[in-house]
Amino acid sequence: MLELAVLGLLHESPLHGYELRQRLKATLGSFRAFSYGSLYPTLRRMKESGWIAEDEGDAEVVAGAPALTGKRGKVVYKLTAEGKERFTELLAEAGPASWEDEQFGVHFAFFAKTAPEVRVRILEGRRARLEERREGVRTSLARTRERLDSYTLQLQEHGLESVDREVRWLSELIETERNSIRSNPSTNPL
Amino acid sequence: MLELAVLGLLHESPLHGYELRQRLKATLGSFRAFSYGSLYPTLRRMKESGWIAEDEGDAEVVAGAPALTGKRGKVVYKLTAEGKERFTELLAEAGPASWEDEQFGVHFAFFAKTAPEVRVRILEGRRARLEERREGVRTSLARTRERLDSYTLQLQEHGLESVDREVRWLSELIETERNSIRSNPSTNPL
DNA sequence: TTCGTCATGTAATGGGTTACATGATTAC
DNA sequence: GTAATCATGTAACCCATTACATGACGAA
Repeated sequence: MLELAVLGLLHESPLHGYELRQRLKATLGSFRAFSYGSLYPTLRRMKESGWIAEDEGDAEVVAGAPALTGKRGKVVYKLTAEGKERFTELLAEAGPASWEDEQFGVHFAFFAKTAPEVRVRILEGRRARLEERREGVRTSLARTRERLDSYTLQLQEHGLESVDREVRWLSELIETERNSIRSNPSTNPL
Repeated sequence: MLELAVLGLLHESPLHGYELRQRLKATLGSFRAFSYGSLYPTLRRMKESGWIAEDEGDAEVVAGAPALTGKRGKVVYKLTAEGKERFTELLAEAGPASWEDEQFGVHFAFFAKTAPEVRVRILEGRRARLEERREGVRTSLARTRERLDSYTLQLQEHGLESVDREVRWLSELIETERNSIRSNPSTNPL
């Protein structure tokens, strides 16, 4: 999850950890936030896996002295070739995991770099998942409505409306994607 | 989290694990789901803590034979006196944790058993939290709008609208609560 | 010179999930 | 008699969080 997000952001430009986290917030908005406590270890693991590498090719090394003093400066990371491959690979696999709450936002955030058919599959999968959930809540609500207190009821109904809203949003997006694929395959409609 | 939910459900009536999970789904709706893998260990811990106990007083023991065969039947749990206290205690503490995404739904689900002032505090805390988040996204969006691709933008805006919707919902609830406290303290407006 | 924020990192912990294993009960 | 679903539980793991520790750098 964090991994995909990091790959996606570094795909655009090299960044250091701190900056990466700001971008993460800016990109995922209200969907997800990550702490440094998970970011840095992830960065280390990804480096060990060979997907990212320290980027030495930036203007940080100006004076000769700092290098000798062994001071700890910014650590700028960039994608490696394997990292790029891994990113494409992760983007392509539109499995059930991609339409769960936590993953969907991250996948969607990188739709501009995702193949049109994959986009549609993920959107449809997500919609189906939500409709399923909605039906579950609806029927359970129908069975137990009178037994629930008004607060619980409020909660259910607000939840139901939220799901409805997202389903409508997804439907619009799917429509747009479909039209775009028909008229002009492999481009972004938005 | 799960603990509070379990206490809340058992506060109404004794239940066994499996049933508890169904109720959990019915009560929390689309907000949260728990697996048996977390429910049963939680039940064990809660029993060890003395908040719940096995309820022997139900109609399960009809024939004499089953007891001898040592068969594993339903394990019905009920709240102990300490459990009731613990529940009240948890409901009363309206700390910052109560207005985070994961906790809020659970707290809200038991609002009918929560003191009116606590209800208002939690609703206001939640609203403030969301407004804060909304402002964060809004300003970051204002700064970076042109640098974002259209999908990321869509995601941000949909997120923003969702937050807006919840804020409005909360405002209505707060209004209702306030009127109710003024006119008829310590009752439920809904 | 001290405060804020930029910047990197670790250790302990938390709170869950998935997959698995097992068996009773009900409906067909 | 067999399939579904009710029912309980464990073990391995995952993915993050909080709290903490450290230090550079710029602005007041």
